[in-house]
Amino acid sequence: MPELPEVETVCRALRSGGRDAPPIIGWQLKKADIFWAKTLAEQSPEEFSRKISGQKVEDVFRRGKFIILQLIQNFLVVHLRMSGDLRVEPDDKELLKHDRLIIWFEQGYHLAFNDPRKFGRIWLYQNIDELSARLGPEPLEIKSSDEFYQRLVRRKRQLKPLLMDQKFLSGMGNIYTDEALHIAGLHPLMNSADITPEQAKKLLSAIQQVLQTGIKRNGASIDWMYRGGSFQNEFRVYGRSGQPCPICGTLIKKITVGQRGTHFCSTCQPIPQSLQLKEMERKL
DNA sequence: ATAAACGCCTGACGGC
DNA sequence: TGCCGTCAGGCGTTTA
Repeated sequence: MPELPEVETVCRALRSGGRDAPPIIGWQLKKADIFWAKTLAEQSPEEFSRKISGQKVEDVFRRGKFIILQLIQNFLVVHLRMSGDLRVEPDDKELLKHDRLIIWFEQGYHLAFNDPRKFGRIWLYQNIDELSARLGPEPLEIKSSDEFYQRLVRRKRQLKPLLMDQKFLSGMGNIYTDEALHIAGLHPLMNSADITPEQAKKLLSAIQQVLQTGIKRNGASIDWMYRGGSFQNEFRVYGRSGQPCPICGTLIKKITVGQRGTHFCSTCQPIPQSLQLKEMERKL
């Protein structure tokens, strides 16, 4: 599920209960069973299980797309990548096909990390600042659009890959970036150095708007990756190529940008002057 | 400094 | 029905 609103939804369920499960705060970890060793980024299964056993969950929070379980001694950090999910279930419930790692609690429940594509990773951190240092700011915590403008202009990158760069901004993925660029009326290939202060302001507020709506809808559920969210019903461009733009009716286009499928409206998000020449060269 | 290509994986889908 | 290519919410590494 793996963008900020989906990760936030998982975190809230772990912290406060939800998705038919009780909160895990205060629970004591017994041991871990690992069925796909590469899920652990650094430890061996034995070392991991030994290091977590006997600890308690003090808090659960999110940083970018990372889920962080604060234990007594260290931080258990989870990244869902493309297909990961976390479930809290009573021990009498059977495990599922793609469960890669299970953490057993003394309370008669377990936390299951399910991940069909095996891209997800789990770490143990001593100091969570090490993780934070490698990430850009939280998009929902940026107050100054002028500062955001300055950071955009200082780079000379295509807008979409820049917004998805976790060192530039943490939490944006393919869906929410396409949606935000449509709301802001900006072309995904626009060079970040060419943005105006007005456009930067619009972009920041579009980013915050899609993320907030996404969180309110408990994220998006797509195809077979159903996880209970409903934001997919409000997509304006993502996955809608060939369908009319909800604003102007122009048919949504799909192109590839930075190896990712990119959906946009050529009327609401016109190609910048500076890119028109390159476009013509491509067609010749 | 930026950007493309590729690797990591399984499953769904469309075409034949 | 089966086989095959293509695509998918992410990101790290290597290469240009």
